[in-house]
Amino acid sequence: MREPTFLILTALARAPMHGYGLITEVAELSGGRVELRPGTLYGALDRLADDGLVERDREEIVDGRARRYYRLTDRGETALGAEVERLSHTVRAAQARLSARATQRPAVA
Amino acid sequence: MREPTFLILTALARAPMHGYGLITEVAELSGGRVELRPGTLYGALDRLADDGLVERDREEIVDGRARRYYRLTDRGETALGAEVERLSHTVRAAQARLSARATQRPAVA
DNA sequence: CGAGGATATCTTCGCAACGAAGATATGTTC
DNA sequence: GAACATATCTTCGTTGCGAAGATATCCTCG
Repeated sequence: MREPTFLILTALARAPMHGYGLITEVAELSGGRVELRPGTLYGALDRLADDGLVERDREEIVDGRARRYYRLTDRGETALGAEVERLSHTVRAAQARLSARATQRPAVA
Repeated sequence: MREPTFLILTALARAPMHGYGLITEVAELSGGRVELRPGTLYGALDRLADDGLVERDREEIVDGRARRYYRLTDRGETALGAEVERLSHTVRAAQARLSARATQRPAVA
């Protein structure tokens, strides 16, 4: 699972959202570092739906424009949880290596 | 940057290593979750070398077999640090969402 | 001694996710 | 009426990875 997909699931963990809403939400979530393109977004949503991690929710018409909402499934929640677990282990390992390295080879001696 | 690449940089943060050593080291680092294949490993090393994040270190002959060591460059250390920073933000955001969701929709009511 | 497994390198090829780009359409703002 | 924000979706190229295998040496076990 790559970062855009991970962030889409994370965004949907709070509440069902529609595509365009996900673009802005993911941008916020990531501190502006990830700006989803439509190709990435809709490709990921289709894939996640195929995998049963998200589902089509309701559809709304707001100001004459359709909004298609997606929601996280239970399987999606489980998958996201597993990915978080995995990532936090990896991050901790890397942090430990980097601080050990800083001790061994201090930038400022 | 994807997980195999991230783990290769993390492994090299401790000390220079050769390819085969990286395979076992990354497996350990990841708790056995990531088993590098040669195609992944040498492809990543070539790419990282092109990007200046790792460098060829010394070469040793041990028991008649060549060992080509790679080391993390300063740029590589910086890149790894940035990636760790980025990931830890993302992970924290996801953890917050997941626990909020658990409060809203407890699995055990 | 021969087979198999561990150590060690590297290449080829296909796939999946992403990113760039753009098509389409409505509403709002200047 | 031009430009921008909202909202959908498609096409196509790139990239990193994974599967598979080629090559070679050393060690262990029967």
